[in-house]
Amino acid sequence: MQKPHDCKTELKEANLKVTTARLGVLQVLERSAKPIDIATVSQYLDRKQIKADQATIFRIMHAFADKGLVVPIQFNEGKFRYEYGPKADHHHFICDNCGTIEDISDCRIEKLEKEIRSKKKLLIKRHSLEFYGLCQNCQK
Amino acid sequence: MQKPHDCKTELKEANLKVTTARLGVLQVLERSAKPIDIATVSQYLDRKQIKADQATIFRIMHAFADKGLVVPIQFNEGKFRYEYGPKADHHHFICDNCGTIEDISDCRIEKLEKEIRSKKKLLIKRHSLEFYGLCQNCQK
DNA sequence: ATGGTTGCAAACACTTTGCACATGA
DNA sequence: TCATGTGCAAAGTGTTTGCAACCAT
Repeated sequence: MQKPHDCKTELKEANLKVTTARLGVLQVLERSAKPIDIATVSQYLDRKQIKADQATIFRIMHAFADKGLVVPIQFNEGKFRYEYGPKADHHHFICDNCGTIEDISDCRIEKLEKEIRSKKKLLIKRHSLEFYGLCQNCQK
Repeated sequence: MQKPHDCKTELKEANLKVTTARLGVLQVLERSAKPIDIATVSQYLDRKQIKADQATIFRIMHAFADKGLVVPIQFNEGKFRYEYGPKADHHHFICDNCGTIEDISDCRIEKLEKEIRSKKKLLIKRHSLEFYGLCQNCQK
């Protein structure tokens, strides 16, 4: 019997106390199609009638990052975004014009990583690959 | 007769007025092995007895970026670094422990780019690939 | 001469922390 | 109960801008 996805359980399994703020942030993260910044998480929580200070969201994000629930990422915007962690390895395309973020899956960088690992003596734990350009809409 | 590298000429060719601050920043950029942030550029200029406010360096970086002389980049540090532009396409390895930045050349992502370009209808202008992990020294 | 460049100070945006109070286990 | 989480306010850090003085052309 497959247990349905449950934020509460997810928090418990990460050894994090279950609080309204944490549940809210986790839900927002899971439902956000793209990496999301703290201010935007805050807006979403407001709409859900969940009140949580940005400092709290900030601390929650760090707690989540420590547990591997989220991954922080920057798209040269001068701020951090956070992406729900347990997603498959993938990358992003960011439109120079409208800022749209689109997922790029199908990554074959492992090969490149292996080569680097053996040639140079670097222990690669993860990588980050971003493509920039114009999305379909902004090419018109 | 090959003309030796000349910052003054480089600025002129980019349609930028030649000033002490710009010459200094350009030299620092060219000599820096790795992408460098504004505060660090400022320190280097101090040592060279060249005085330049950080606001000035900031404006110079933006002018340079407009002309393609530098490329801004973020390594999840919460600040921008700038890399001297006319380098060959390459990527970086950042040590999780000591922050060392090492160049990774030999990139074969063009293939991946082409596929994305045709499958999805995205116009890719550039990409950014960073590897994170432990450098040789920090694996000990 | 004069338009672009710079220094200084202030405004901003986002991140981070201290501390008292609130809350989940 | 009590260690942990949170709100609020303030401090930090890095980025950005306004304006008057300055300087390369």
